[in-house]
Amino acid sequence: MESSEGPTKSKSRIASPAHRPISLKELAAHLGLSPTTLSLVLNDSPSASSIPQETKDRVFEAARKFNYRPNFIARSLRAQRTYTIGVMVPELSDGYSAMVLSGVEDYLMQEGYYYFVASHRHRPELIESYAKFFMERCVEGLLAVDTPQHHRPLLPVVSISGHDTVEGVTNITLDHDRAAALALEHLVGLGHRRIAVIKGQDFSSDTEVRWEAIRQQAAKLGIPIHPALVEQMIGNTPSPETGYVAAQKLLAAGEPFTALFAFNDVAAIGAIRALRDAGRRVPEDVSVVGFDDVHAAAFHNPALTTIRQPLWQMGRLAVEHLLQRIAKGPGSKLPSQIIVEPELIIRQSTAPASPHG
Amino acid sequence: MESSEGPTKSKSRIASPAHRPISLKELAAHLGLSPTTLSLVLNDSPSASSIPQETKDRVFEAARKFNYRPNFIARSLRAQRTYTIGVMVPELSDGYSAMVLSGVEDYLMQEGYYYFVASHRHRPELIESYAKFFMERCVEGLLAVDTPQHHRPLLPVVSISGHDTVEGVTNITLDHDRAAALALEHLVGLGHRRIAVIKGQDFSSDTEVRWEAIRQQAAKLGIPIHPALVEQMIGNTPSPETGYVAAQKLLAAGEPFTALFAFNDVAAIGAIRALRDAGRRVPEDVSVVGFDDVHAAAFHNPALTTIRQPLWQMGRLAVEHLLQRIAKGPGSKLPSQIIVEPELIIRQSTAPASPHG
DNA sequence: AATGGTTAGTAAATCGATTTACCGCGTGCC
DNA sequence: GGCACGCGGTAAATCGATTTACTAACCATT
Repeated sequence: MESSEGPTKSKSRIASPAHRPISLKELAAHLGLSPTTLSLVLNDSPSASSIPQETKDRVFEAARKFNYRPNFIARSLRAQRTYTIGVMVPELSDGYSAMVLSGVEDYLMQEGYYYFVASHRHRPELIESYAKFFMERCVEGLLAVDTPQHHRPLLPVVSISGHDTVEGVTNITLDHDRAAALALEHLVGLGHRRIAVIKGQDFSSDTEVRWEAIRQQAAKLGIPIHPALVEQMIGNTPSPETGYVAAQKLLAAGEPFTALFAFNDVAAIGAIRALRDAGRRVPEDVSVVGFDDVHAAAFHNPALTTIRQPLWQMGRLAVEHLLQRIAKGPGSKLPSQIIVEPELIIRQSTAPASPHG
Repeated sequence: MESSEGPTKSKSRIASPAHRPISLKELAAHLGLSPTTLSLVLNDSPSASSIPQETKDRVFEAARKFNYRPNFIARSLRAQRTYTIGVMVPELSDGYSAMVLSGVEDYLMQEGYYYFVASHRHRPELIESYAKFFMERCVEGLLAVDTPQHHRPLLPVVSISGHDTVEGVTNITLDHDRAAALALEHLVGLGHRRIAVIKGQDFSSDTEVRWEAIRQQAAKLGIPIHPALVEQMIGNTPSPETGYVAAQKLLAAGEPFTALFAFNDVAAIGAIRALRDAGRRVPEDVSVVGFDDVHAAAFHNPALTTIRQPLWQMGRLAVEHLLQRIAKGPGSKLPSQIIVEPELIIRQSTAPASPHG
């Protein structure tokens, strides 16, 4: 803070040339023109048609020289646009959301938009307060990833894996019937008939639909699932712990099974640990199918057979539709659901059912 | 989509009550007071001392009733503050950044701040353009996670795992000497003497310091590391692929080793796969030590012995210091480095060296 | 000479909140 | 009677850019 000779001398080098970016008014003053003129020229407004090229060039030249950038805040205020959306995810570190976000980021950036992320860990009061927070920050839309929508939204909203059908919300959803069919046909094809299932937590939007799809497909394949072979994940940690505990309960129930279909890859990884701890080999004794195909799935040991969700694409689609909703304003007809297709990725965690299953 | 009478009629239900939030002027008009008065009262400004309590109550009451929220943009413009920082990370989906971010998010929110994230995948042109982008959006500071700093910053900057000592930047760094000591002493204690190392990519800020620390510690322990036992990760995918390839090269080099110290957990996981593919068991034939202790480490098979970085804490510390930098303005004396301590987490991927190693 | 059109711009309002500088009224004091 | 001060506010400027509505000067018609 002190200057010239004092002990903090070197610091003053930083302090002094921290020249704020130049404003339009200053630039105009420098050119002897009015801010209006510069604005018209720089934004290539139709009213600038009467400005001679020579003046325009002077303006462009000066703008470049002084590195003029219109102040985003001032512009936002005037235009009542922030070019910003809010993204709500349950958890950043679980692989799932991160992959969705990478689809979101590129496209938004390219369209001149950007985003805030919030991770609410499925705590309702956090969902609520982040929603308010986003509104206060004047986001133009909301992308809800595996996040329940309560009220009718005051903003354009697109939801990924949200199954509450709320008016004015586009849902990006996986084809769960197909996903269940892919997994179960694979297992049945390998000779499995006693298949256990780990359901998701109640707060996960996919839990119910997915389970329903699995039940129906299992029935269709003639291998209805025994109630004792169904467990639910509990707790909201993003670690494989949840799958570990669920698998332990399945084992404890005593009902034999040769295959396990987990709600997601993270749970599958936890389940595999539990199975091994109990002396069951994967896939020799028990085949395990995961869900999502997060990065970790391919390199787990054994590599996970899983149902891939096109997460990147889902993020991308979601943002495309959200920007459309924003552009068209409320009250325009837009799809309320978009369905994407899963893919079966066969790796090493599934194998033919052992004869003495 | 069509409905009762007119084609767009039903939609108008949505369109109409989308009442914009009320402005200060409107609220003032409603109360028959001036915006000034409301502003003074609502912000509890000292000049409001002469306003009688009764009027204040009327103001508060009305604000609550109409759910008045000051417009963030207008306020930002006036105050020249955005209460927003930018966070640059190499990759969102690698576990590392996500854990840092979770330390960042809570604290920022609590302090009334928020953040933009950008993942640059170590591409210099993206780093550059995101930096500009953040400046344009008027962020008040930058948090650079494993991201090189080129120029002297125009903004307050705090860096995590950044080793370029740039003036005016606080670095949050791990004690790499201690980290190297923990890992190597553990391995040497288990009887390992031929230890291979997988270095990080050149673009990773930790690569050089960490390798230097490992060399020194190894020398100190009397087990200098043979050049053929050092490989470097290449490519910038966030998958274990990089570790897989590096381990394959180590195996191909032919120089025997009984332990492997990987640059991070993700690489360790890839390396384990390569070792298994080559018929080496982990930990029976080769012990593997990872780095970071991401979520996946504990549940990998075998569970990873690793050096834990206190990532959450690092994120938290970084933000605390960044906000201090912002508050104090440029030219104030602030620490240029903060060192945090690693921790050795022993799991199942390390075991005593096999006698025929 | 009046009208109209083009050229080259500018003044002022606006977005919504904050902040500084003030104003009118009543009361108390000298 | 005059003045100072407390009370209860308000007008206007400001942040930086955009946008609408003008104007002043000049040339060309009719």
